[in-house]
Amino acid sequence: MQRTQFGDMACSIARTLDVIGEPWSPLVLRNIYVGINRFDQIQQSLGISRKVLAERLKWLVDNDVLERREYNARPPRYEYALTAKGTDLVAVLMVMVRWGDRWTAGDAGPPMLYRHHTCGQISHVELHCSVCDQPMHARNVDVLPGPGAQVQERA
Amino acid sequence: MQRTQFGDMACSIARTLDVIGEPWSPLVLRNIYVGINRFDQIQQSLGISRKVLAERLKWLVDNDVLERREYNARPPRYEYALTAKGTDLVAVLMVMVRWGDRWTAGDAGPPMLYRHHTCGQISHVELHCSVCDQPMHARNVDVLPGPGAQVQERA
DNA sequence: GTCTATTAGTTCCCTAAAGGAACTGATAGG
DNA sequence: CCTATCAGTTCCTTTAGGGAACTAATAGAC
Repeated sequence: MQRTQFGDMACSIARTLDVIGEPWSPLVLRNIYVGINRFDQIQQSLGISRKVLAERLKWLVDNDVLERREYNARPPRYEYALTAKGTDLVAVLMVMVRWGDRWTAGDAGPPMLYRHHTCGQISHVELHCSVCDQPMHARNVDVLPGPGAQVQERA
Repeated sequence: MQRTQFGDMACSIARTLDVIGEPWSPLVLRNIYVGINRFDQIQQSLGISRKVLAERLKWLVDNDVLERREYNARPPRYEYALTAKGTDLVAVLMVMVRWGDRWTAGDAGPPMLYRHHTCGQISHVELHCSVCDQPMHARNVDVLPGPGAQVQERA
């Protein structure tokens, strides 16, 4: 099918989706985050088509989310690692985990747990305001146009 | 194309993607969140195909993320609203906005600004630990298997 | 020195999903 | 009666995902 490109929209959600909105991309990132970072490992872990995996990895590397590096020269072998930009995307994954745990996990409970280094406890993420540190959520904010609100055509 | 269903995986990211991972779904939710909540409004605002929009809305209603309600009986007219489950998804959108603002907005600055009701300031979300309230991020947590870690086949 | 295994992809065909335009149904207003 | 509005549905074309087979580079086994 054809697919509309989101990258040119004046919307940070659309631009983020342009980078990781394709099917499988968030799951690929998750795997690399937890150390499953070689082609065959990722492919087997997810059951993703090799063709699609190759496309996703190339896109994510081209968009500076992943770094491809040689871990063995002869024969040439590569693994993938999160860049700073990619590591910051894990925040999106953590909030998706929180939502999935709350609304889809059912009686079995969450498939994964997260232990916070700072306090050592099993916990989950909450969203707070960067200014006042109080909780921030959908019903707690007003949305206003910002400086980049004009629709810009890409060069 | 065929597409692998993520809903059966023992992974909260996959399950969340099963609900809002299709192309356009997060943007549809965003629009409804900001009050663009009727079929033609959404279609024109996003430039999405009417066919795909109808499919997405039906899916989101069937998955309890949106509620479809009649706002006019004769002729029959409908609008969409976030359920509690859908309102909670806005957290994912807010973190995507934060990432997009930081990594894709460029010199123009963010397209949208968010004012926090509690403090009245323009701000953005940060992720904190639900137990100790300190910042929580990719390099700050350990991932452990949880009670729902077994792969379950759906009934 | 050939045979097999491993890793990281690429190539091919098939099917299903997205785009887009036209069409439908219900009704109000001019 | 004619047109407009809203909320979709239908139909056709294009393209992306699934899956299996294949390639390249090399190490180690026999």
